[in-house]
Order: sequence, then structure tokens, then C-alpha cells
Amino acid sequence: MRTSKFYLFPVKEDPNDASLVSHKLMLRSCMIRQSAAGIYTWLPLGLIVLKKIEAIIRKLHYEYDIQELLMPTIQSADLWKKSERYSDYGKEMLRIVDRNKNELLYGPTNEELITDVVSKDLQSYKDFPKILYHIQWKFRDEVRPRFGVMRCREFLMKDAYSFDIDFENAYLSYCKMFLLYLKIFKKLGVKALPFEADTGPIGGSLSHEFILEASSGESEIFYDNSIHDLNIDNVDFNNSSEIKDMVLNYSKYYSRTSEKHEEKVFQNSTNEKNIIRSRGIEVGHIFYFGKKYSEKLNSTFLNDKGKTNYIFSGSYGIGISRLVAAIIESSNDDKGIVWPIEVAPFQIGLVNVRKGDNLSTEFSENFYKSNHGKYNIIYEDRDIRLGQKLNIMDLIGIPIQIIIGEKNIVNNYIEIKDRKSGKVSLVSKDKIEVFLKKEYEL
RNA sequence: CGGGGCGUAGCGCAGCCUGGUAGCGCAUCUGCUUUGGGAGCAGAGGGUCGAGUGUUCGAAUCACUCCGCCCCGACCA
Repeated sequence: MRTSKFYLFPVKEDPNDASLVSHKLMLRSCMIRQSAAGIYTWLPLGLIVLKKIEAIIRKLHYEYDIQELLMPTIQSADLWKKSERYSDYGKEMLRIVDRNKNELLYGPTNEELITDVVSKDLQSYKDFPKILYHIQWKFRDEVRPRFGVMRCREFLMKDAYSFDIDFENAYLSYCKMFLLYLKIFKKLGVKALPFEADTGPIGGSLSHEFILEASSGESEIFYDNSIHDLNIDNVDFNNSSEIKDMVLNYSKYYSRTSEKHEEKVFQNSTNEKNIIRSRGIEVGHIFYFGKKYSEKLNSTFLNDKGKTNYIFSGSYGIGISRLVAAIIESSNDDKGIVWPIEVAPFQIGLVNVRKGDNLSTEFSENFYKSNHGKYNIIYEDRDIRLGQKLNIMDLIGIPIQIIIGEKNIVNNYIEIKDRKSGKVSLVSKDKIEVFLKKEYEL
């Protein structure tokens, strides 16, 4: 993408309405625009990031046979009355009445709906297990929306739902999702840890929150620092006992949110030098709730003895729109956003220092034309001052900045700047690909 | 839902107390000069001062009502 064509209107000054760094940077970098309290428009730059996160999540779900579907944003109140959550969910739920005076609602979550959908198809024990997910906009009428897309009313969530024949299998699904979530966050370049958590209005008996450590986070967390040493890279997802053992390994280390925190247990189970008390942003939440919804909605199947049983379920959410803000919150500096390369809107920022210099412009044009299919490039091709070009690249957090200027190009060199470290490398123009491969595995 | 603050040009703000028909910086447009980290000079365009009602000869300014947004707390993905 050329900046001369891209919808990008960065601003220098901090917006008045924002207090959180991520919120300020998202507004300044032209990623989002507010439309009402807790409701935002995603502008091209922001949407690219959102889509990148979606793509990574989709890919990993697909690898583990978890299939995507798409449920509506608007749901009928009937199912919610059956599950008795129509009244329980309270004012958080946005209620709508249609022209025929039918009660509808803008979905805050989808347990009822998906349970209803699958119960018509999953009739035999042979049809299990199944895990389905969708990526859909949700609406929760927050008491106090704040911090930009961090706590907004309309937000994008990936929510998955597992269906099993008994507790044993349902627990295995839970464990699979537990590890999958760790995998996803790692792939996103984000350090999120699992914490024992409250189940809230979703209900159930087993629950973990995945939290990204950040001082501005709303969750208070307590954990054993050794949990960082655990590594899931070599777990075989086709081996049930390996999966369960790995989750068990995690549960050996103390890691709880404030709702579940017990100071004495913490101190007795954790080596003093490993005690971490901190804050963080909840980016994922998984629940096991068994028959809670299948009983209310009468979702049953026949087991191998021909007997009718209720389906066992769990649900698994990742706040995609919140993740965007959370990543920025944990990765920024005084110049702006520092994207992990995995989710950066563009991997490479190609900066032509001076449009008037023929050699630089010719090389920049050629490099862009022959490489924008291979790499994700934003090409600064405008005739503006260098300071602006570089500051914008830094603000919007482009990880690799290739700078083409007359001083170096006459000697067949270009500069490659690393956004995170600020390190600038002088690279021969024929060795760019080698350099990118070696340094960034591109 | 309790407490506080704010609403004036695309953005950030001043003006309000003490009423007299709106100003600054950034951004935008034009011209010239500049050109390796958000340039300089000269000029230009852009505002029913959140909405309504009232007081007044006269309201951005005073009073009342409403709306919107932000922050702190309680609550929550």
C-alpha cells in the first residue's frame, strides 16, 4: 500500500477524550474513531490489525478441527427466557422490540443460541465431540464504557463452544482449548498467562482467564513467576493424557485473579522470590459449565446404550477488539505503537527519503513493485519531509523500516531500522532479502 | 448508579467571572524558499460558540431545562 493512496490521517496532539496510552495511540494513528460512548468505527489501519488477529485465530482453530460458523447478532428473547438468563443478565443486555412486538436482543454471548442449533444435529454419541466457534460483534450495555476499545459496548469476540458426551470428554475439550489459547497468544506475539477465575454470568464450575500483564489493566493478578518456564510447543494435541498433563502442570503454579486470590495459599505454595503481584488485561476467558444450558434447553443425545443424555459443554472467548488495545498497552514507547510483527498492520515500512532524488525513487519504486506481493509493505511515496515520514512510521508502529536515501543508495546501500530496538543496519541493496530472512524470518 | 469535569473551526485550547456579535496553535489551501527525524516566510479558506427556553436594547458569556462526552468509584469480557 502506498501512503499516497492509503486512508491515513495521523495527528500529533493527544486527543482530549483519551486517558489510556493505547486509546490515545489508536486515535492518533487513525485506527479507530469514536461514534458514541463505547461504540467505534474501525478505520482501515485498525481494521487491518483486527483482521490479522482474526486470521491467526482462524488458522489455529482450523488446525485443531474447530470449525467456524456464523450466528446472528440479533437473537430472539425466547431462548434466553428458557435458560432464565433473560432476567439474570440485567441491564447489560440491549433489548429490542420489532414491528410485530416480538422481543429481541443484541447478543452479548451465544451459549443459548448455539446449544439450540447443535442439539438438532448432534443426536448420537457418535457425533461427538464437536467444537464450533464464530467471530462476531457483541453488545453489552456496560455501566461505564471506557478506555477506548478496551472496555466498549460493541466489541468483536471470538467465541467457541464445545459439545461432549460426558464430563471426562468435556474436560478434555476444556484442556485442549486451554492449550490452544496459549498457542494463539504466543502466535500473536503476546505474553498472556492463564489464571483461575470466577465464572460470572456465564456460570459453570471451572474457569480460567487469560491475562496480559499491563500496569493499566483492570484485573489484579497474583502468580508464581516460574509459570513462565512452562512450554507447550511440544505437546501432542492428539494425545489426551499429554494435554491433560500439561494443563495440570500449569495448575501446579499459583496463578489467580483477585476474585479467587487467597493470600495464605499463595505464600505457602510459592517461593518468595517468585511471588508476583501485578495487574493485567483480560484477553481470553474459558468456562466449563457442563449441562447448565443443555438441561434448560433440553439438548440431548442417545448414548451407546440407547439412553437419552444431556450434552456437556464449555465456552471459550477471546476479545479480539480488546486485544488490539491490550497489545498496544503492553507494547509502545514515546514515539508510538510498537507492533509485534505477527499482528503489525504492515511488516515493512518502505521510506523513500527524498522523492526528488532519482536514484532513491527508482530503487524504492522497483523494490515496492517487485516485493509487495511477498511482504506486507506500506510504501511512503509522498513528497513530504523526512521527519514526518519517519515519525508516522514510528507512530503506527511498523516493525521494519527500510529507508532509501541518496547518501547510501549511491553506494548501493540502504538502511533497515528496527522499530523496537531502534537499531539501524546498513545493508547492501542486494542483501535485503537475506537480511529480512535472517533477522525476521520473513 | 453515586461523585466530579467538560462541550467554542478537522484536532488541541483561550475567551465566560465583570454581557457589546469570536481568537490562538496544529492541520488544510496558494506562492516562494527549504529538504536525512513532525521546516521558514507571506497570504487564504473554514465556526447557527452542544440544543432549547428565559433575562436583557444586546447572550459564547447570566439563569433554568435537556442532550452528549470524559474521569473516579461500585459492576463487568
